[in-house]
Amino acid sequence: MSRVSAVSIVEAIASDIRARVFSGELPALHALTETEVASSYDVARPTAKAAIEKLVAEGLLVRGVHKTARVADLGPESVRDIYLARAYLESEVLRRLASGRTVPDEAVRANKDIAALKTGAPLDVVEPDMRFHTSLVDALGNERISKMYLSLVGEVRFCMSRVQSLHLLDTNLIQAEHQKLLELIGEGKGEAAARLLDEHLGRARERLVAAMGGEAGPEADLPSKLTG
Amino acid sequence: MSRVSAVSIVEAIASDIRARVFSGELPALHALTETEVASSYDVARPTAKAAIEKLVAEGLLVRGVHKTARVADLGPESVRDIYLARAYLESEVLRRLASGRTVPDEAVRANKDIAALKTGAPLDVVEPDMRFHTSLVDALGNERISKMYLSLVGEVRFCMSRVQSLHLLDTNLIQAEHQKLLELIGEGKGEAAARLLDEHLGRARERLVAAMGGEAGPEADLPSKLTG
DNA sequence: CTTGTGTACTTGTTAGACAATCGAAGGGCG
DNA sequence: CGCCCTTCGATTGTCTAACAAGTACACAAG
Repeated sequence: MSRVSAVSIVEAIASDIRARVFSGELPALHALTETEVASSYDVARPTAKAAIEKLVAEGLLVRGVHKTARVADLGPESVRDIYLARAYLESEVLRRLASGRTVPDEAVRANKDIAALKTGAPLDVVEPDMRFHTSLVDALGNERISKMYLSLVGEVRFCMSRVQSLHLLDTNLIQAEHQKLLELIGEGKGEAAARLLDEHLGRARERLVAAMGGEAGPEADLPSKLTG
Repeated sequence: MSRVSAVSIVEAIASDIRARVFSGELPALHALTETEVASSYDVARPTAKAAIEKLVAEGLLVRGVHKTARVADLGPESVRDIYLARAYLESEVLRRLASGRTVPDEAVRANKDIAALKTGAPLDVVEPDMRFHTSLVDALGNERISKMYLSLVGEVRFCMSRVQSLHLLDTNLIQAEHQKLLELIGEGKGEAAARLLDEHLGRARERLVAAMGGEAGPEADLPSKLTG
């Protein structure tokens, strides 16, 4: 019985389940009954229910009326939806940042961190990569946009955890493209930045889709002018 | 005691409270205790609690730990945040639609509805206006973007209900600008459409801000080239 | 093989209760 | 007289126990 009620028992339980889903301990479609959760955390059923409902609202779990909650199964089409949504949001963010020539310090730092780690573990890229993109969005200073992006990031992490060790992208390329994005923003070239981002995300997207058994689009390939 | 439990009692109660907030029956900062809600709808307290938590998650109500929930007070800065978020989302949507020259039928229909009503009631514009913008976003076909926009629309309706009868915008101008937006999309001129939308939303935004006691930006005025 | 039924499991909702915490009112002290 | 501290009421967080309602699966009958 580990009492971790830092802020709220419900929040603590939801957090733990979230972590277990991300880590892969709870596979897709795994069933989570209220009673089961309640007894495993040694809380009452309504408490477990609240935690489950919180996660359902987040989209991490799915459930119909009177049916037991299951870990969401993000298929290839969901991955594409998520990444396209990212692209829509972020490309507009880049345009707005470029029009003010705002290059966020945090983004520069995050990309330096990516350059620093030349270790072979591809999973280490995820954290600074996310930080890079998140800091760009946050630099807009719009509360609601940041919140929207946060929910997307959660889902991105989620499906990334499913293709952890696949090594779909080259770290050097990621870092180089990020660098180029920052330069374009500084030069006020919003349109070019938006286009580069589309390629950047499109490539990750279609490779991820392919890795999950979907049919990859043409964006999976490297554009010739960037190969050098 | 009208049993309207179409899908769920919790959902029905949340719906009703939502409507009452929108209608202005529940003013900003109005307190909603769990017991009060429970007894007024003749349900148990946990049920009322669930409904309140749902609305808190939506952002319609706010509450801290161990404090009673209150109707959210969307001040001028929130209104600006909401409208800017709309502009960010929608301008990107217009670009993408224009690149495929996709003019959604539903948007055309909604704008015809605006043209049809020449009645003096300015509140009648709200519904088709919302439908116009929503149908554009939905035409993208991205589930998550549509969901994000939906939450914004909810908040927009909310703050519009606070300035109901102010008659901030001319119906003819709204209709004309919508028409122009559709034309630009059909011609593939995404950049121009995005710019016009910025003006369109920026004007509504700053006038709404001013009406709520904030300091209006320069976007509140009509650009000269559109006055004719 | 399909259909119908029944039982077990799970969720939706309720009731009542207790502890923890917040806000405000009231008393003591400078 | 004003300010700080204590106390108390109100409200929320959580629990236990229970019943109703719906789903899913197995099993039997046609």
